[in-house]
Amino acid sequence: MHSNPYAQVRAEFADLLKKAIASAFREAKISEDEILQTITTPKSELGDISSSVAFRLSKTLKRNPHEIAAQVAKHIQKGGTVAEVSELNSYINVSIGEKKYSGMLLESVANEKEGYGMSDLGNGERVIVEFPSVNPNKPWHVGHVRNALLGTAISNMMSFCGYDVVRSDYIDDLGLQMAESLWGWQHLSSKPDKKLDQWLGEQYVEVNKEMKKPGVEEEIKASLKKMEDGNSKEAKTVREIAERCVAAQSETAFAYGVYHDTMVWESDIVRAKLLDAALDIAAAKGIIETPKSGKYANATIVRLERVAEFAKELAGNEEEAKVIVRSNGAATYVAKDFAFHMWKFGLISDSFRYKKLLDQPNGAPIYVTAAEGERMNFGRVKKAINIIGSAQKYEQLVLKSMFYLLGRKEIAEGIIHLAYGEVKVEGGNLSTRQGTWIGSGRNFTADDLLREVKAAAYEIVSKSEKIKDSESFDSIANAVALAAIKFEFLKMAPESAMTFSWERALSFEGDSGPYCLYTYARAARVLEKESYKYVGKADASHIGRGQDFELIKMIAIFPDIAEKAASEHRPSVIADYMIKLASSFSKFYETMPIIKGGEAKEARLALTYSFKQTMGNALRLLGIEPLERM
RNA sequence: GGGCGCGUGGCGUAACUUGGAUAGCGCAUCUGGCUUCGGACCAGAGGGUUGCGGGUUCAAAUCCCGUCGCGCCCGCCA
Repeated sequence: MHSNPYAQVRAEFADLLKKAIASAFREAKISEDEILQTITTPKSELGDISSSVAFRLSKTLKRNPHEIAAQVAKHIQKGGTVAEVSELNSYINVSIGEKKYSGMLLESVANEKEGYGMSDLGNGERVIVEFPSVNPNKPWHVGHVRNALLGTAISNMMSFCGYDVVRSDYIDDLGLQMAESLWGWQHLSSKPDKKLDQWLGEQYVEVNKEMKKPGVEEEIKASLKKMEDGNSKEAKTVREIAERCVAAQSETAFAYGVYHDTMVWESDIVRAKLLDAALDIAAAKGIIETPKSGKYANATIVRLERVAEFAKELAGNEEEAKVIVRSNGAATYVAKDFAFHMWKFGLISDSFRYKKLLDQPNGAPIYVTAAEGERMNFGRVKKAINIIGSAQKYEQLVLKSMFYLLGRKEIAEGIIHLAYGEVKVEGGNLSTRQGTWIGSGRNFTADDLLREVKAAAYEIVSKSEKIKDSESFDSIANAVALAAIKFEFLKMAPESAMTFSWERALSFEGDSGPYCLYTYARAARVLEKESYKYVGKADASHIGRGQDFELIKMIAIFPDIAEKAASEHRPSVIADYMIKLASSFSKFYETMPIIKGGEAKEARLALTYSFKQTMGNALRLLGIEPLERM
């Protein structure tokens, strides 16, 4: 079991409140759950933990809240960790016995270490997280960075909270964009002179210009059709280009610390006949139909009016149906995604074959779907989190609705579209087609972003007096740069659109990743100077009522923060907490000498150790590696 | 025509799901702090009718209705 001292105290307070309410007002009716909901942590001048329960009770008791709060406060039995009870503005405020609570907390952190903050929220349930699914003919741009970082952080958070997480990447190697790249390969050039993803991305922009010339688009459409036959020459060439591009993109992914367990290729979904199986089931259940005449003649469609009861957003659309399979027999993206989700939730038998692609730099292997190979089990999940931009809400809604129509409500509800806001750049939208990701001097690509930020970090690191050996400049600058980028992308709410700015990306001050790293490194150095080792029991008798206890309280809420972040799929909850934690440590550090703390030295070292451990755990949730020195 | 998201000091944002005490933080501006554990820091100042108008409530940035502005989506493109 994971310990959570804050939750213990909150439960204790709730219990005391319940008893006090019962003895002060016999007629009061309020559940323990309702009481728990009224409990918050107020500003420290007011108390350590507080309840607004009197406001709730005032309705049923028909008395003013101030009077109720005063009465309840009077009836609270002090003891345990509850040291003082007071009433102010109808709130019941409690101060906690700081020494007892601090002892509990320091011990918990020291015992659990990397596990401090973990929970069993997920109960071992399997969840598949899909990201960033970049088309295999271009480099990652800053929008893909946001996607990949969100996916990584959410995976980490879910895993930390007891889910069995499968990190999956979807490679769309059958789309129009691949046919375009094939055309470029055949007609423009097949001799890359730079990193292949970058080169293909640039060529793709050229192909889009060429497409305006007569006949070109027809040629591309024709080869798209040929690609769908897995044995064609076109299919083989495309797969080869795509595989080489994915290898190049993986260099970027690894540089960012983005890893996967499995990579599913769209052509393998078709090859493994998942599509046929999925459509058979859908047809048998009558959720799709193929009209013989009219607007949708010979296409396979889902009628939107049928799903309107499950997704009211789809009612009143201009189109009355969503095409699943085109009249020429080509499946749309929704069809493949539907089949893929049938597979994810184990509704169709798993006919995928996998081969090991490589061992990633983190040591874990990545398995890709392939024509031949072994069977594995990455599916049969309870939850599927799809990290996809908000622009695709409509398709994701149709997808969900199809499962409602199948009568599988639990699956529909288990499909979670994490609709993150699109990333724009100062000039406007990022378009791979039009090439707006290409800048002057530096592109809005993941590679250039990291290179630029690292260069800026190197400037600062190389001037640091704290780092003696110049050989470590590079790796430290790299780590600082990654921390800066990751924090910058993850600190804001996922659903809000963001405008990428070089100025902000290159800043290492304020609410930033480097600030969090910095406080961690500071703590590390203090502990290192004292060769600090936790010795089994924390002596908290010299924790007082100053910034030391403020820091204790901040560390104590980490398990709750981690749970909230995981259950809401919001890494920004962690980032927000990290700033508060770092700031709290800085205040403690400024106001209370640690090594020269006299009698309080041991307790403060233990506190510094707990801070470092907690900050380290939080950093890792966002995919940021802590640094002992910077 | 329908739908979704967003709107918070000059700029970037948090809190909104679950209403609660003086709307939190960063950048920028101004002031102060290193012979003392790491100044990528800390302390302090100024700057807000939370787009606007109603409503619900003891209590609204938060919930409801309306309205305006910005972005996105509703293709046999992906």
